Amino acid sequence: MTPEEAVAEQERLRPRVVTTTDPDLVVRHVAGLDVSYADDDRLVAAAVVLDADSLETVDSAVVHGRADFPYVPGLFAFRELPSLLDALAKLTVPPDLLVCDGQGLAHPRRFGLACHVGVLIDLPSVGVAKTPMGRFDPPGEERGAVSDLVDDGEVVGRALRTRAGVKPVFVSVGHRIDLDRACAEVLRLCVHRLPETTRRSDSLGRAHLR
DNA sequence: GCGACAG
DNA sequence: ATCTTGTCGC
Repeated sequence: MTPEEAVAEQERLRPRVVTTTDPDLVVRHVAGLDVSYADDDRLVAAAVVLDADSLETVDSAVVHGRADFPYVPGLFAFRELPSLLDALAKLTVPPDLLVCDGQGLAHPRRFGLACHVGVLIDLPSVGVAKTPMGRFDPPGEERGAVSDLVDDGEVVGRALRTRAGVKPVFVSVGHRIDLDRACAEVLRLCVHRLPETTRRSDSLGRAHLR
């Protein structure tokens, strides 16, 4: 897969993204996805499913893989997607929502990792990134405060203060969810700055690197 | 030409 | 992503 082919693939799949929420969507189980890297090209993809109300871990899976594709901003999904899909396939508890470590629509072609994963497995998904792909005014200092994340004149996501006084996270729609709901779901997963889904999949993957 | 650029 | 100690604050 060349970078040119990867871009073409994004543009082919982009029209499949759905930015509305099914009125009947009930989020009980949320899966967090993350990938950890070794010094060489080895990697570990981890998926952890939490009960959205209690935040207890109810399922998890790890997959050892290799980084085929280089890290290229805008083509991030092509590096992590194959292993993430493998990890998702190993889950026993089917998630109602996916939380990805990266952008959704807040992407140069409006098709970040969260959109890509969501479309491929046809499940609601949101992207939660630690750094923005776009401009934003600082949200209020209180937990839950938000501001628009803007790229190329479009609102592509939101800066969300998940904890008072800490740097916000950047939430964008992945698939089959709207931005308001995406922010609400992310906020309820947050005890610390990052959602528990991200923290647990990150630590699980890291632990399996050895 | 220069800066920006998820993890 | 990863390399990495102490330190400030609740």
